[in-house]
Amino acid sequence: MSENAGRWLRDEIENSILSNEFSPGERLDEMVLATRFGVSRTPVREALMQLDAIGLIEIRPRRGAIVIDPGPHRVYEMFEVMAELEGLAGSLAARRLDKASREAIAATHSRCEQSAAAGDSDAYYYDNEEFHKAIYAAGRSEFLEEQCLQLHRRLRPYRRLQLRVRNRLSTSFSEHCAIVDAIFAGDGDEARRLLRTHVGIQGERFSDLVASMAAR
Amino acid sequence: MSENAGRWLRDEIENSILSNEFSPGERLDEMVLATRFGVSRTPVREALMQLDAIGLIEIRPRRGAIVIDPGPHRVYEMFEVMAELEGLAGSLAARRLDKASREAIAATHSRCEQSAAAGDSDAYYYDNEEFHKAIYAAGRSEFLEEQCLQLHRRLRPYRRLQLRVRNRLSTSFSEHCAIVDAIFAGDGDEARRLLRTHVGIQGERFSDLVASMAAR
DNA sequence: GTCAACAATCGTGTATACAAGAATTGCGCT
DNA sequence: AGCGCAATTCTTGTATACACGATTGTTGAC
Repeated sequence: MSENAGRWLRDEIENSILSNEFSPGERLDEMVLATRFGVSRTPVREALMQLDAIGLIEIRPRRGAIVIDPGPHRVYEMFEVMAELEGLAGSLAARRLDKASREAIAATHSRCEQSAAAGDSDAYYYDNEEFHKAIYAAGRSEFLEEQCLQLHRRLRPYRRLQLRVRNRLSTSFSEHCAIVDAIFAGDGDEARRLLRTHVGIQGERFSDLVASMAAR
Repeated sequence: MSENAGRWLRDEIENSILSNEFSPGERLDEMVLATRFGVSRTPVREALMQLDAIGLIEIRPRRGAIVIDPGPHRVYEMFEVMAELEGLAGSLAARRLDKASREAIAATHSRCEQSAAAGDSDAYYYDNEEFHKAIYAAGRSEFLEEQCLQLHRRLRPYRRLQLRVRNRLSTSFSEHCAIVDAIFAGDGDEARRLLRTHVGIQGERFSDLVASMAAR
């Protein structure tokens, strides 16, 4: 447990929400959470306030906290913003690429190649995440990196769903290749464009996501 | 006072920070805030946790909360992201513009024209804000709109500083004109491009900002 | 039988008390 | 006199108690 019960609880509850242990719309009872995690209501409340500020739950005055249910349309909007931010990160990365970032991108990219070749979608899910994080970091904008990481966390479950779609794994990897090429070539505009379409969920990719969401 | 002391305090303290009543780096003593606002420490702590989640303050475990000091470089990074988000909002607005949004943009735009003509930089500051908010709303993406509003709030003090720079007021308004034209013409790419450069603080605009920040 | 009003219960919002870790100050030592 | 260590004090972190509003269940009337 972290040195601070409030922070620890925030992460704990956040993970429970993102891993769908608490269903969207579910009411989070402070007392239940408190006994479950073996603390008093005070740190639980602090954790809930933070999750509310992040946007994962909604606290209705005097009526408790409920897990926010981002419907397909809202998830689409979130991916739309994510695509924009990643595009910016990519374009900055292409312009500012240094040796360390280049190696980080190359390393995570080759790990993606391996898990894609093995058809291991769980491994690819993880490696893909590291690949994108490497790009965020390569942009050399701390604020942008933080924003990307935060939004990435919220979209993580849906990114995972997406990978289960047929052929998505190999398609994703070939898109990665083009992205890496553009960044390494210093072509910021191209990197931006490629990342936007890679991350965005236009057309059938959106239908796939909706289908996956409905399937749960 | 809002029905909820925690929310109320959050807004209250947030305003105090943004209006520079609490200086960056300053330590926020829970007991002092509690007595000042006539409440106990509990709601104060809840407000502080939320401000920490938003990124306005930093709570160091067992060492209290301090107001975050975004140096010029970080402010630049924040404007960079803001420019990207506003660009997206503008491009969506151009594509999805409906009657109500069109009227809202036209109305706020003409109010900007009046205050710009009058050389009233305080009035322009307010009208300009409404103009940009009209564009966020016209994008018809609730999530994007929320993100834009949140970042806008954090950058508000700096936007104000910028307007004090010589000629900035009329330059800003003529940029607005071009933006409105692009959006009304349905030219999403152009609206995006114009908004990016309008909001971003490249080159001398950045130096101006740094100078203004240092002047305080 | 259904609807409405009232009462009881449950859960949140706030205050206060207590515990534990940092900061600070004073004392002793070199 | 300066530095280091220790004790005290101050502040944060957590628990608990109390108050108020919301929800729900029951009873009575139409």
